[in-house]
Amino acid sequence: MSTDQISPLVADLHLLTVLASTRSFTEAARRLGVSKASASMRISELERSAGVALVRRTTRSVGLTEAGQQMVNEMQPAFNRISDSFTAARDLVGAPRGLVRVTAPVALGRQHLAGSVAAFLKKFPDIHIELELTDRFVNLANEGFDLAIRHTSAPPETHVAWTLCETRSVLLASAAYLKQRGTPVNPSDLSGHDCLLYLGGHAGSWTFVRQGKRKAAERVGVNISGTLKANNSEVLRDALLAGLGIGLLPDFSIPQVTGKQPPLVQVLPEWQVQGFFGERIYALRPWSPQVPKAVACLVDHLRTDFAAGFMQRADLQHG
Amino acid sequence: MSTDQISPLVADLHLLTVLASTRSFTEAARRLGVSKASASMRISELERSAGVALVRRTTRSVGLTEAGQQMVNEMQPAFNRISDSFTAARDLVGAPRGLVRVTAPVALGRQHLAGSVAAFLKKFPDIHIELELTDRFVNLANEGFDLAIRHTSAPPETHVAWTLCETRSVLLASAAYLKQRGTPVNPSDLSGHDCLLYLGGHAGSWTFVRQGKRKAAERVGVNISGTLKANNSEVLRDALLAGLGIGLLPDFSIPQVTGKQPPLVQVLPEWQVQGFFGERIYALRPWSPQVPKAVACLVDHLRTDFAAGFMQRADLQHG
DNA sequence: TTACATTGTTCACTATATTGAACAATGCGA
DNA sequence: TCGCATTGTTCAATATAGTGAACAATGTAA
Repeated sequence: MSTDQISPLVADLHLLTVLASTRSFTEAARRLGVSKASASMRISELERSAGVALVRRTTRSVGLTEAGQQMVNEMQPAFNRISDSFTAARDLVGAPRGLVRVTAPVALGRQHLAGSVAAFLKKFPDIHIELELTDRFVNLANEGFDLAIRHTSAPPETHVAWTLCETRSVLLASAAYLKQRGTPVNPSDLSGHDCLLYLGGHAGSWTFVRQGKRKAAERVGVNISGTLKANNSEVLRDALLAGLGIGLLPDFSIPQVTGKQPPLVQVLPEWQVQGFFGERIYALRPWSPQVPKAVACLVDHLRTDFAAGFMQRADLQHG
Repeated sequence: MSTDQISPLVADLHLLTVLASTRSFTEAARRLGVSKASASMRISELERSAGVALVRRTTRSVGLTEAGQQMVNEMQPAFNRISDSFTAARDLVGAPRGLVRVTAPVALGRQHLAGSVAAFLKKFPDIHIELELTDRFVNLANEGFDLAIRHTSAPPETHVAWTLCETRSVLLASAAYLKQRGTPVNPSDLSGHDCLLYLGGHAGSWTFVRQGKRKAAERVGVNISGTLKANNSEVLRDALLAGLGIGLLPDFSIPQVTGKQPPLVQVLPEWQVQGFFGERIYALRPWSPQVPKAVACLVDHLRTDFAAGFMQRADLQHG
């Protein structure tokens, strides 16, 4: 049949594809910017038009019927293509514009992204940004994100990744703690200290590397223990500030130097800790034939901002 | 970007593709079943959202800008796929349903299609049919037709064709005319007669073929002339009935036998006229991965109806 | 288990989009 | 060349779709 007949339904068909991703009327409605009441009624109307049950509802969870799943599988690439074509045409002229939905880790987002994004929005008033902070690794395509900021050692192969900046993990403690418990001079000294652990990493041991004056690098593994484990780097930072122990922080999470004496001191400064918190901050985006101009602009801005903004990372007192 | 943002626009984008086919707001609106006012405002809104001029308007004619044309080129297959997917899902269950838009020649449509379609609609109450009669050869895909009935010698290669029935062209005249002017016994006798010509065919000469008793077929070309030329077979039929001369009619256009003496008499019955009015009636549809059930049902119905309905073609008096 | 939080649906109300007629612009034919 | 028919746009009136709160159903956590 000609495509004419689906014209009043095509928006509802797109809603169905989003519903297939979210498996939730509430979330699908939120992503499309309509009320869940509207989403519910439109899907019902679509099923009436199709004469087939497309969605299996159990009042609490949503699944697709076989017919619905097949429709979505065939229509999803088509809608992607339509969307790409539209944004491509829009990007041909004028200033970059449009909505960019970004997901980022909570701590990184609050400490650096928020300010950088605010500055960006002033430069490009026609770009709107939705910044969702979560430490969950969301599926970009399924959940409708255009960009993800990730702090990890290796970006997933299925996405396109820009490197925003390199990061290091730094061993820190408060001056007060060190004064009370003593300052370690060798990695092995850590076994007598309270160490703050990041949940989810390879907790229990840290591997230290020292680039010696001579050729061979020195490598020492240390088993550690402590009173606090957390999966949030801000909690760890606060614990460090409170003098609860010695802990690793990614360099971008180190509290800024204030007017007074910096409260945190680097421990074992000539040693590096391996494979922690990843080595880089990436900007990831789901694959598409071409990068929307708004996304490209945002990434450009973040790259320069992150590269410049971390210059002060070294500004801490060596213990 | 994610497809979420185009959701409120996707119906308008589809309207744009239809507008690209029709090159007319009025026609595009008619095909989509909305007012031209709505079509105009929606396209304007789409251009505002895109920030690009998509349509070049000259108040009287409509063309696409480069950006608009590129968008349509990329989106058209996507919408086709969406449409196919939807009708396929719908066809999986239940009785055939949906709208089938059919174009057919005026005469053939009035004389045979109308009645057959009426009977079909009674059998399948969930199928709606739009029957547009025109002698213009419309572009099925561009003008949004699902089926075309054509009377031609060779269907275009770009479409899928079913053969509905074979046809012959028969040389006829009214009994009154023959009584007054005499009955030709050889093709060459026609040069002294008034012959009614179909405009657009290879007017000016007819080629007669007679399958002789012996092996070789006899072939005679005759130059003809007459007082009336028309591009409508019904006009020719009426002229024949009025006794204006001798003319060719496709067999399905021969007036039905009534209670009284048949008004038209076949002339030179043992001769066939070559290559006129085509040899078959075809049902054509634009290519698509699968045939919608409603279209398949209609074609089935027409095939049986046309095969059966023409049995009475031979019912005319031989001169 | 029981209580709670969250989901999808419903319904009266509201806002948005659609409509049809009027109008100016324009291509076509005489 | 001029008139006519038809096109696309505009605007007030209208109908359609959307909204948000209330509700029943259901998965989850204590």
